[in-house]
Amino acid sequence: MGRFVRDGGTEEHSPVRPVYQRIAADLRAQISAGVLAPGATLPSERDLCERYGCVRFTVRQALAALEADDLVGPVQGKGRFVTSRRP
Amino acid sequence: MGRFVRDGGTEEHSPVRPVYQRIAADLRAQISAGVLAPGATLPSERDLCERYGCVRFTVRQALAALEADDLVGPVQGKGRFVTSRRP
Amino acid sequence: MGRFVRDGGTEEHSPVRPVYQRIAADLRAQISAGVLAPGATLPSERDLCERYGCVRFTVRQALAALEADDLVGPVQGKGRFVTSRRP
Amino acid sequence: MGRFVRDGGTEEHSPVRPVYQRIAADLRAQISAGVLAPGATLPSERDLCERYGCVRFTVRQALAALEADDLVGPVQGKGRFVTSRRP
DNA sequence: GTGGTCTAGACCACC
DNA sequence: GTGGTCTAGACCACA
Repeated sequence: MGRFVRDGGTEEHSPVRPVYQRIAADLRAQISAGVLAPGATLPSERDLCERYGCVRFTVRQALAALEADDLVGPVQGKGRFVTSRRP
Repeated sequence: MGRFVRDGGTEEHSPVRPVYQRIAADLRAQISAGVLAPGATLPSERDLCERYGCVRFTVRQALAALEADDLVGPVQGKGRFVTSRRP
Repeated sequence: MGRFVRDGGTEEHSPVRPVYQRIAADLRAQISAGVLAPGATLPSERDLCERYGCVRFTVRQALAALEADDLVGPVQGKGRFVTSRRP
Repeated sequence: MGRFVRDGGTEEHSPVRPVYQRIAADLRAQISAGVLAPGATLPSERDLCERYGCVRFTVRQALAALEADDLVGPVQGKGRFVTSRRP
């Protein structure tokens, strides 16, 4: 048991894209696909932590990337929302 | 001092055997002896640098040797651990 | 001794601007003033930690703000540099 | 104890005395008794939530009371500590 | 409950 | 040495 792999895959030596980029890409895809429609609330940071099996810091790195692209926006005390207008 | 062999009593590091091998051997011994038991956390790279009076690159050479033998394994953000299973 | 203030000032209840914003403003000022000229190397993240008495994460938040404004840029394994061209 | 008051044997929380006061009194007692010695770390807000079966807001009300009396003090990112000096 | 700030470390990739 | 990624928490402001 208990080896020291990170993502438990079967591949030998992947390029190891950072976890936060993988999360960002995943969310980006959901937004593109309309699973997360404009105006929709994203799962909370803590939910995303559980879903992706990482800590809040890593999730926030992913969300920061989406915010930089203006795909989502935060609202203090309420959550994050998919941006309505598309540039 | 120094006759033919130079494993020297008190000098800090022999000029022949690479420092990283000496560090690796030292850690290997501690694992064999159970000082570092399976599952135990190794000292951090920086701790080992201080302890052995060398730079990180050298320490990492030593650790790479132990990893190649699957004696220890790294976990991102947490540290290095003595491998549980024995091959 | 040892009370629980954060910035050791004498004020009663300041608005408490986040530490990273204070650091960012400080560096921004040095760049504007030419103390840090275009092409210059910034102090390392770890140096800035000591200088401002905080951890790396906080320093990186400040640096991220400057990078967002394209005032500085990172180079893997070398350091951060003040951007040459001014927009 | 309990003469006029009804601190009730087994029920979870009295309907009269606010929960936050009960928590504050409990922590105050632990500090007086030295269970929580000067300089000691208090349990985290979330731990106290679990321990007392209430939400964070309530725990924070209790902690605010202790802070007002300068019995404990918060340190960003580290926790709350029992104040060293006694007024 | 939410997101925002912060501590105190770790290992990783690269020079 | 540098910056890059990550862990595992904490308290803070706001609703």
